Amino acid sequence: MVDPLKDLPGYALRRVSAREMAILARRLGALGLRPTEASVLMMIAANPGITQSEIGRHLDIASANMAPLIGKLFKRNLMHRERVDGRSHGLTLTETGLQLNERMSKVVRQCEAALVAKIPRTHRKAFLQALQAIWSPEQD
Amino acid sequence: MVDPLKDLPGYALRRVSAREMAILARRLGALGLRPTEASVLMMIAANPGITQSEIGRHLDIASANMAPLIGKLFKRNLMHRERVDGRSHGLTLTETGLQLNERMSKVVRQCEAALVAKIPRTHRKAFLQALQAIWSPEQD
DNA sequence: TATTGTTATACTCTATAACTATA
DNA sequence: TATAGTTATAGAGTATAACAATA
Repeated sequence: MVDPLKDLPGYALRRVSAREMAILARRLGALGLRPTEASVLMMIAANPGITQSEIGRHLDIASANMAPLIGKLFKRNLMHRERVDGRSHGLTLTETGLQLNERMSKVVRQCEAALVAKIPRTHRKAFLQALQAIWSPEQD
Repeated sequence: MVDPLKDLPGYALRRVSAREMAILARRLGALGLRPTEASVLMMIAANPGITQSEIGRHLDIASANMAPLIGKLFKRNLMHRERVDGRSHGLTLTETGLQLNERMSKVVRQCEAALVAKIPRTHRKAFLQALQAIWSPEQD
């Protein structure tokens, strides 16, 4: 069978990303978290008092999608909100949130390590730099 | 702001893939196609007579999702089906399908070229090889 | 028994529009 | 006017379960 997609880097990028995400999603599922929720928890853990809109801008999540996402984590008592001004609340993880963040971060690190381990040692640095290069320009 | 995700290759992979897919989706939208549909058309164009299940296995699309996908393309008269056995049909592009495939392939090649152009020349080969290395193992 | 194709359904992520309240 | 947050809704991709027809 002829495979016209095999040598398209963009297609390979898509397939590889989808599979790694599926692996991460399954592992995080054991903690009741989805990848997006995990990334939000990590942002709050690293930046106590950060607002919903700041997280959204940084992770490129639309504010309309941040609302239910934060709401769900809030209901699980993973964070508390403190009024910053009339419009926004600063978010900080609760003790429960911090504990979950620890366990979740461990899972994330394991998945990341497994990913890197698949790359031939000599190509790792170039791979990461290439990703950063594609990522950086906020164009298009 | 502290960014705990910046140095995670898996996260970078996800973000980069999402953006490149969004760019491709927008460009293909002008042709009334979505990325998944385009990949299916390319598979049929390169392998006339291929069956739905063969495409699904190759592109990792579940058969339950192939059905409506193929049905939609069929209704647009982009392909015709010829009975292979009682269960499956061989798919071949119509003249309309071939013409659309030509225009679509041009868009895909342009997007792929734009992606590669973002990668520092010295890292391109390693990047592609790394992607193939991550991709190859069908393991978890 | 296994495979092909199908329908129905649900979940995740994303996208847009419209709205309130605040700056 | 612009920003923060919310609600409702829709689309795309993916996933599972169940089924009929065929091998």
